[in-house]
Amino acid sequence: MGRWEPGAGSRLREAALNLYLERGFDQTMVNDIAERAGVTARTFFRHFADKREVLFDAAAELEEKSLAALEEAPATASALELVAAALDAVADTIGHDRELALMRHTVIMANADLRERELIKLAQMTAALADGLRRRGIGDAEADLAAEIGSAVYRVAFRRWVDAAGDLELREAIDQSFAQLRTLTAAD
Amino acid sequence: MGRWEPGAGSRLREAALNLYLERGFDQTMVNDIAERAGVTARTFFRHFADKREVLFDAAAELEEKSLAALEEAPATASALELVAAALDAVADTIGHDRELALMRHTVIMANADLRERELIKLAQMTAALADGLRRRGIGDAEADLAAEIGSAVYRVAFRRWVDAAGDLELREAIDQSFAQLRTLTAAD
DNA sequence: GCAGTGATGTCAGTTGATGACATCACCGTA
DNA sequence: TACGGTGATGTCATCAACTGACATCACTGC
Repeated sequence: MGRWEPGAGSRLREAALNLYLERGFDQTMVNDIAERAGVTARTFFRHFADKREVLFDAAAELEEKSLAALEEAPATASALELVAAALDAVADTIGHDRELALMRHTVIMANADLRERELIKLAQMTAALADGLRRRGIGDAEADLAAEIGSAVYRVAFRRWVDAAGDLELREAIDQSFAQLRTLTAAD
Repeated sequence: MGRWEPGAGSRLREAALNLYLERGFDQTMVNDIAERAGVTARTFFRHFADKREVLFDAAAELEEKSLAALEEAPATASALELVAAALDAVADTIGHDRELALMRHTVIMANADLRERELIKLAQMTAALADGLRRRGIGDAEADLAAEIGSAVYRVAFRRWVDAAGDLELREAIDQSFAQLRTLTAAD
């Protein structure tokens, strides 16, 4: 596994995030990112499929962990309890670094192309979650609906978490959103 | 308003859809589309912001009509009734040409970039719907939730409509999805 | 040492997208 | 009729994202 300086992928990720923050996504050339990371543009595209993916390739790990949490949940868990377990796994993975999440979120919200990529990643996560629920024996339609609900809960919770001054944990925000969901559905 | 042959935008739209169907989105060059429409590539980009947008610019009209339906709904309508009215307006606009919808859907599902664009268009519609609900006096949180529910219902209904052999109207599919939603939420 | 392997560099090329400017068809008006 | 204004289009040049082909370098195991 020979190379010049190890960790090119991490350096590219960090350089990209910082440059996107400093001057904006459109104003950042792939050449700039590569230069700051000490590699060439060609190498950037060997690590990331495109200029956007550098912000999103961590999603694979997230999906992996949330699906693992699904498998480990007790056999008696209901569909929504399974979803909650998956979301807790997500919170454990990214919840410890609000600063990073905030930077990433700021960059993504500032650019339409990045928002597109964010949406499709979330949609992929939702589909994977629904599949995981089916593997746990949840019925087809119920799995789809529960996964969509989980996606909505996560969206709301994440937004509250990054908007909060820092006195709210991501996991707490998820719990709160779930509670609000129960209130709303009970009220109708 | 002088020009060579009128309706360049429509010709480009039709040429693009057909070429995307015939040989795929990636294998279709903007030059090919422009040539088939009898214009130059530069003109394509004057009509459409990018190569994907040619399939999505009708969304603006859709949003307009659904918001108009919101305004016209009776003052006594509940949040979900307002959402249903908006979705019915959508069905009235695109529901008459299942063939076109199917072609468009086939092309979009075959390409990741197009799926991304589809998702952000739907997200924009959802946000606009939530805003419309707020203008109708619906509370903030309730408006967001109702709009998201409407979005989910539409997704499911549309898929059923294009999957059906043709013996199901889009409007009927939407009604069915709403009914199922009520069943599910009542069951819990 | 020395061959093998994998990550990187180099280079050329394609395609999407945009700015600047010229040109053409039409429209109203003197 | 002639003429100037307006808007859509063409032409040209250019940038930047991305890709394929091939060379090269550093490390590994023998």
